[in-house]
Amino acid sequence: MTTETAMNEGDRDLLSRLRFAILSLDLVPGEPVSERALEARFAVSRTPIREALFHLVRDGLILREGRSYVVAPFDLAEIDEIFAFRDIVEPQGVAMAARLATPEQIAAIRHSIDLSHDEFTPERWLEAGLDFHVRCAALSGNRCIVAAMQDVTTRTLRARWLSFASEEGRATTHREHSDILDLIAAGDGPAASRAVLAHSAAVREEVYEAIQTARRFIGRRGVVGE
Amino acid sequence: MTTETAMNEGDRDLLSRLRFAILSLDLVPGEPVSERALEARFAVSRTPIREALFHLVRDGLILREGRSYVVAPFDLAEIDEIFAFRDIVEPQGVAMAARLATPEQIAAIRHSIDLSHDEFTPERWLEAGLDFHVRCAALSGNRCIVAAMQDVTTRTLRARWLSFASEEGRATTHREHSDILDLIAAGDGPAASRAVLAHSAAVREEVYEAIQTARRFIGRRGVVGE
DNA sequence: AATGCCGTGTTGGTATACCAAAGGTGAGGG
DNA sequence: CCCTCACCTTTGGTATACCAACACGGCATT
Repeated sequence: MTTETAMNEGDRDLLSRLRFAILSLDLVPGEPVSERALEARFAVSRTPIREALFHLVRDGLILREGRSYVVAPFDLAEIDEIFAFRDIVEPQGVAMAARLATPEQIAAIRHSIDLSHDEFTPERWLEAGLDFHVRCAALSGNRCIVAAMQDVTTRTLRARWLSFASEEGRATTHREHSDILDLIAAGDGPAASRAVLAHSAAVREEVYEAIQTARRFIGRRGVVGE
Repeated sequence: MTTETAMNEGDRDLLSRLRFAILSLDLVPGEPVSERALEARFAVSRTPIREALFHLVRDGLILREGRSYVVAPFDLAEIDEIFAFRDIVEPQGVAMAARLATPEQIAAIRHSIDLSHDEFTPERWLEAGLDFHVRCAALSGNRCIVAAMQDVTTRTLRARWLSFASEEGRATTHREHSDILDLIAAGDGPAASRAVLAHSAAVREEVYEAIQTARRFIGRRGVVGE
């Protein structure tokens, strides 16, 4: 018997399945994992397992300790650092975006966030919420900024997953995203930067609360830092 | 017969060997590579080859095109983006470093750059020159900044490798590094930030010249962007 | 009873065999 | 002469077998 969700998991690729198992806390933060256990669990051979693990290590969801693998614990200090870093990069990114973005690009992003807000599913909402920041960063035309934002968003992925907000919270997020988009569209870089900083602070708050709430569900090993 | 350098290359690990083959233009920018060719060339099986390729893709030295691998061409546009990104992150990094660094940490870095300057070998100089920026970033205490600087420096690795400067250029670099360190040690964040920006601009110039010079050695496929 | 040593099992690391798909090449027809 | 189609080679993707190192546990010795 597997502990996966009811949906047919064979449809997605291994990396997504493994990631989902971590995000849903099916693989416990702080616990060791072995290639062979995963091989058995996901019914694929070690080669693709290794590849997926490599990606997950890169994304910070899996840690390497010596030769063995550990599901990354929630690291409060790391989250602070992530948000501090984000607050350096993203304002610059949207400022550049405000100079460069075309109405079509803006419209495409707006359509995407509206869609995910109107037809809500947790997966879709999460994906779109993270995608928003990456796509805004992409408007800067700088691939490094995009990569950095991608990294930042994936590293907060799990915390956001266990947070995902109330109806009210979602509405707030959607409005903040929409406002940022307006300011970019208006070409007002400084205001867009400020809006991004404010939004980031709000999200950080949410993430912190979510982890504090989840603290009792996951063992002592599941949260480190601070 | 291999085309490797005379030194015994079996001593280093595969990733380093492969990276060196790319940096030394032994693997031509823009040319396709295959796992099996590398397997034969380096006398290891495809499994570690795949792993090394994965790292190199991550570092931007190898590109994936469809299912196949290509040695990344020099991308002038990407280099612009890298330096633009660096100019966002590094000044903030050293400003934070100026607030946090201890004299011991400063001394350790100073010792390192002095050493590489006094006992010059190309490899050592290159490694130390890149390491300097990463170690300064580390003084910020923010792992994201460190990771970003690491990424930035590895992505300019090849261009710097084919540049590596005249005796005079090296002296200049060493002095600039030393100055930055002084300013961090003095706790003068704003000045350190300015010094970093100036240094970055100088390095960018060097890198550009190096690529223009190398342009005729590498085929049309070897340089893209702009 | 405590401790040190040896054996066994589990782990990641590597080599290799097999597969399916993509691309190139040559032969045959228009 | 050119275009097309089929076949074959080469490629990355996957499964698996083997190896060496490490860890744990039990047994013997002090």
